[in-house]
Amino acid sequence: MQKVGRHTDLCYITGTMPEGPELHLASLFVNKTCEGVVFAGSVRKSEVSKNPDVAFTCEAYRISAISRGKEVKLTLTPIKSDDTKAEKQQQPLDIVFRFGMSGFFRFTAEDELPKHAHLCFYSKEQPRRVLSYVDARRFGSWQPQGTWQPDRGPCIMFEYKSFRENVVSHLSDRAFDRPICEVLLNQKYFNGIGNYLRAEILYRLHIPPFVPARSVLEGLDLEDFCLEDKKPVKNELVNKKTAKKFKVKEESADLLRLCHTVPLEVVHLGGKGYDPEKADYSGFNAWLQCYYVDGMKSIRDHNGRTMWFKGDAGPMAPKDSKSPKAKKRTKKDEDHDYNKKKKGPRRQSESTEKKKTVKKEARAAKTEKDLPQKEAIRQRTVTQKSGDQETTDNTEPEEGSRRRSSRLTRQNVR
DNA sequence: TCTGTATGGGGAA
DNA sequence: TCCCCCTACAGAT
Repeated sequence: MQKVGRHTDLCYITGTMPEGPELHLASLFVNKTCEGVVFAGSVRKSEVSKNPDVAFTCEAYRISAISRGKEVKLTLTPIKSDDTKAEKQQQPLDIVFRFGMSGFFRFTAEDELPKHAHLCFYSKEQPRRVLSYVDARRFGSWQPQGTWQPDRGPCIMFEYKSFRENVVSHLSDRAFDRPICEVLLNQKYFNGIGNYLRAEILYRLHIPPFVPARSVLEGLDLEDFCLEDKKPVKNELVNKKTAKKFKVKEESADLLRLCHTVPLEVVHLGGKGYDPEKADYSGFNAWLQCYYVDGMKSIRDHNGRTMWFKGDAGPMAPKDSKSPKAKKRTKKDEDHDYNKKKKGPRRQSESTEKKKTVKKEARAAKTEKDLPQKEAIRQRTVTQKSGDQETTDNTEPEEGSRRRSSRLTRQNVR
């Protein structure tokens, strides 16, 4: 049985775990649900979102999607009509999305617009349906007339050959001075790998997370002959000397290949859990072997992100990292304590602190002001035609989240 | 009610 | 290297 509060169960609430596979599943979701749907009118952004407006209005258009690493591109394609003069015909528009920690797409009836929907595309028919970009934490972003971010490397899943070449031919880059687990999150070389994937990949290969990246990657072939030939995986792909020095087991397969195949496993698990309406993450939870799994160790890496692993941490592990449960305290944690205990001057500049206080007070005031209106707001969020995102976004958790919460509890009891 | 935590990444110093 | 952008949960107090 799973522990209550196991992190991966949170995706039951928040939607997805947006790493490469989920971004790809998102593109499949859009293509599947929007197939044959005609959209119309303008694209609406929530008031609370700081992302750019999408200046696109069209009598009739279609939506399709494609993914690359941790990005998804939506293409809005106008349907040509004879009535419209050529010069007035709206041009196709690409919008590139990054999902941050909590982004995903949903396709719902207009009156069931999800909380935290920040960008909405409306269907032409009545009653209207809406493709919405939902993002509770708002760390995600989109760019109209967007292109794939130039600094991001090739996709680990769908541009395997160039992904591999990009890594192998740049091993002298100082980026590879770092521990392998930290390099795996560098999207310049590993576009699509995120925190759960790095744990799963290194675990499969018995590679201690904090060994120097270069020592693990040195000696890997530019081309993955094994994969091309579909021959059994050979064992010589991790340099023997390196393996001995850092206790990397020699039967380790090729790390770069696993950066390709492990994410594809998740894609092939299917999008069952993709739509929160039919959320079922049991398959994904069962698939995880290391990330947030009981009995595994975890420490914070140098960026304060939790690394899950088994066995040795490796020589570059942060020095004061402790036992599995006593996770390494990051600078962030210390700052937090410092601010909590001291009443004197903080490390943050006064203006920053003041800004935060002002913001906090403003929030508090707003919440207070909203209290008598809560019921009205709730009603509005259900019946309102246009999504009043600012209102819904700042509303305290109500029935919806309580219901989700109780479902979560039930799930945990299973 | 408070604290710690979460799948990512931009940008200032 | 560090702070920051956010919401919403579980568990501790």
